[in-house]
Amino acid sequence: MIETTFNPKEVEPRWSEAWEKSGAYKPKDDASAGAFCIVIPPPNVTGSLHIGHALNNTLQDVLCRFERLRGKSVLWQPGMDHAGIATQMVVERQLAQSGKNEDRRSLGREEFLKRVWAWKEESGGMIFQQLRRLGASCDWSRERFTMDEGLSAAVLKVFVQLHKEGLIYKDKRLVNWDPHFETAISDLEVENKEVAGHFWHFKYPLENGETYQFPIAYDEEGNPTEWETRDYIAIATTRPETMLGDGAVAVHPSDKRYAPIVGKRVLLPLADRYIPIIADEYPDPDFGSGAVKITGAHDFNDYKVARAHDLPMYILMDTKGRMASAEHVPAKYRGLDRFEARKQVVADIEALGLLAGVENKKIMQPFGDRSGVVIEPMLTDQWYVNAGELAKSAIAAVEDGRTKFVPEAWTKTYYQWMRNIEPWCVSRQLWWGHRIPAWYGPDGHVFVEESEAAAKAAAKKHYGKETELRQDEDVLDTWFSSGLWPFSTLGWPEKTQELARFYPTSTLVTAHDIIFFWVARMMMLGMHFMKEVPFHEVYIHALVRDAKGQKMSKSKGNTMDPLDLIDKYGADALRFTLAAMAAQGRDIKLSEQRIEGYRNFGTKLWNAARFAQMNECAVWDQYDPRSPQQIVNKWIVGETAKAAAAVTRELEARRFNEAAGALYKFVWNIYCDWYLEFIKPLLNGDDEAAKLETRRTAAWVLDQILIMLHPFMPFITEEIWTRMGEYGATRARMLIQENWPRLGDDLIDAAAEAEIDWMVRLIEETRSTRSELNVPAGAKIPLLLIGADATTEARLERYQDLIDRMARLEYSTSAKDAPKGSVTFVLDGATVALPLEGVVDLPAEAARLAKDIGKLEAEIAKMDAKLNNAEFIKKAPEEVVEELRERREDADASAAKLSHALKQIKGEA
RNA sequence: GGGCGCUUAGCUCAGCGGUAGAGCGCUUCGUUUACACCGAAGAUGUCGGGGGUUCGAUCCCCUCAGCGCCCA
Repeated sequence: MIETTFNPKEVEPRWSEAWEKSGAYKPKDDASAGAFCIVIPPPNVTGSLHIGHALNNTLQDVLCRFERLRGKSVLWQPGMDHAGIATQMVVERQLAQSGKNEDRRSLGREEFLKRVWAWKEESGGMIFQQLRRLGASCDWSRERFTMDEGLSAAVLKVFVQLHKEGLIYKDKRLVNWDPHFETAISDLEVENKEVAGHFWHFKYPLENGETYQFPIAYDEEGNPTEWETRDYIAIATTRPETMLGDGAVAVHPSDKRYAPIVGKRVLLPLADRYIPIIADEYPDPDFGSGAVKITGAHDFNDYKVARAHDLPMYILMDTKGRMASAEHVPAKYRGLDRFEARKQVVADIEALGLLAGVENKKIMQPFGDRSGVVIEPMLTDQWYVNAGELAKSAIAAVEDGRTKFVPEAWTKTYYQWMRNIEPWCVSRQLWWGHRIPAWYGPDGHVFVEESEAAAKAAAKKHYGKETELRQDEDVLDTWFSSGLWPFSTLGWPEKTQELARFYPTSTLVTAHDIIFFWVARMMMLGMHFMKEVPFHEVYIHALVRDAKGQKMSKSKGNTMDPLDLIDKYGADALRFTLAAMAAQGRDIKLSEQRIEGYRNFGTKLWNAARFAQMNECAVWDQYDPRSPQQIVNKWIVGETAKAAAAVTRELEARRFNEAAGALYKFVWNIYCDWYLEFIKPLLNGDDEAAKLETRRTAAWVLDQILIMLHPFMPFITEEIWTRMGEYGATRARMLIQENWPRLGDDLIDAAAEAEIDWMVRLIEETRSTRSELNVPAGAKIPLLLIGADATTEARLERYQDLIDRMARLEYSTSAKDAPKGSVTFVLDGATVALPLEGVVDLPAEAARLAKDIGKLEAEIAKMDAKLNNAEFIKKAPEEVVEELRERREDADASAAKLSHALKQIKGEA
């Protein structure tokens, strides 16, 4: 016998193991079955499960289990990426803490990489055990890692081919440089934050002591009225140390103040160089002095200006962000950290009398999202992918609908990014990652080949003899390999069966913050190498925030650990909560109360199953949902069909919250609240045929519930499925392998629906009336049905036991008149009287009637206003008008009956 | 500065051109043999403000206010 509460701790691990062992997670080997494939967004090898993963993987699992139940051959492809910087950071930190005085450089590249692999084997990928606890039905036997041999081969092939096609090239451009990790990083890995800073105003003296008239006062029309003579141009900067690398001072071409000196030169103080004053659209005349120093090698905006005007660019710093030992850096600054150099430059400028002032100012400053240090824009040699070219087909694929975003609004974000895409810097100055397959000859000539041997062969051909080659030290951006994920994990460049069967994949499930990082890259590389989209659909889900709407973060201490939540409420409750809250287009504010509520829902279902089992509602493998004779059974079969249609429709449309909501309502508010109550008299009655039919129907409906709920709550449903199978027909298979309900509309019996609906309303109205009149809950009272038609009278007779029981009646019957002192309400044109003489609180009843009449009258007035509007009658659709007329008539009739009752009471009082 | 989104019950959120909904919370009652992680009944809303389109707007359009995110 099933116990009163479900114990997830005992049940969950058991099923996790059983499902995986049974092979249920593997795609089924049936060529006729449709294919459904999701590639997991690869978690970082250093990562552990956070609530965002829990949501992301719950939704993927819901889809996978749903499609599996629908008979498709489902592959949910798991794997991890190698997370270049993050992983290198973890291992370097470990070295630092080991106390052995070792670091990356002292170990050397080869030894260091050995340590990274050792770390990966030992501690990497713990997230997969955590995903198993969530119930994720990935085909774990196919786990992939971006640094695996196969995936690395794919990376090599892609790099070499793109290079041969001219789509990968080396270039000297400005990159985001992380001085802590000493590598280039992507602009997507840069976080811009507002911090307190300063705005320093410097004077750059004009060459040869030249002067000009600078306006200092204006009239109301903005014409200058006063001037002063200046022998300098004032610039303002938030980064004084970069002035050593200035190539020019720029002013706006329309800026009249500076027009006399455009084309002249100023002395760059401290550096003792002369630089030109140029005109460019970039400076904002209304901002600061309107004159901007241009440091092409250390600022992205300046870089564009410097390129356009062909200005020299001076690299001021080394890889650690210290002032470089370079000719253009005055000796006294060399080797100083950039922030030290800043202080020194300001002090020196002040000493020269050229400091015009300092303002406190909020400034936007770029930080490395991993290192936390201030990012330095630096001019360096890097490898680039011509993303603009690759983006073309990736954009087209979304434009013509080969890949759809759900919700559709995200296509805008995708387009905006893709249409303004910059060359993609793919080289990183790290050790952990795919080493760039480029070899250099002594003269710097580069050979890009898939192997050193091939490079040597190419070199021999080029130089005419064997030549020593040196491989590029750098590795590739992690996203370069993740960009190949949808096909590299399926075996590409080999022509595998999986690739043929599952590419293009069906759906990608991810959060919007990853559209740029990952989705865009997969689209570009997928289109280029496979000539087909990587996925037909991209489902973008919300970000999970805390109950107050704050982003969860460790530093804020407001994180919710999904594993704690699973321990406390069970994986099913967490999954159901996340799915139920995953409405499209809004972030999720998660609170524990909500999870608790859905845990209770699981318990409710559990107890319904317990009730079914106690009443011998055994499953029968021959059950035909068209067979029931009992109206309540016909009714619940129809309700099941409606629920199945709704759940299927909502899941197909990816409205997870609607699907979850439909199930919740069906289970709790229909099956439990009404159906199980309705069948109690039948189960306790003497009609053996009816009893058998009811038991089988109750069991069958429960089965349909379990199947449909399984994608959301796999553990509890599988457990109930098994327990219910302990009696009656043997289960042919585990629930995970069952067949999704296919129930036609013909199962909906309109007559049964109308009848049960009437009964429900009768019971509800009766209960409500009792409650409002303070009839004690335990008191049994009679019910008289007056003025009803034959059909309705027959209904009362048919369900008398049930109605008496559920409305707590002494008896119920049809009658001609209401006895004196009856309380009445109106139901479908008939009057229902509760004779309560002596019991009833007359003033309370009068108040109740008056309140109901008031409500009806207000409604009638509103409806009349519409019906009296000729325009409405003329222009509104006929059925709307007709429906309104009917509603008005009903309301009117009800109001008349209630008014009559009220008069009686008043007359008697 | 550019772009996107949000504002509906005390809280968290669905929804929708034609009777305003859910969960939680709250109030009252209740141990009727599945379930107190329960049952029954109930209260609560000028659907952010203003304007427009429409026979009809919470929904569509414009505008203002407040909030959030992304990009510069």
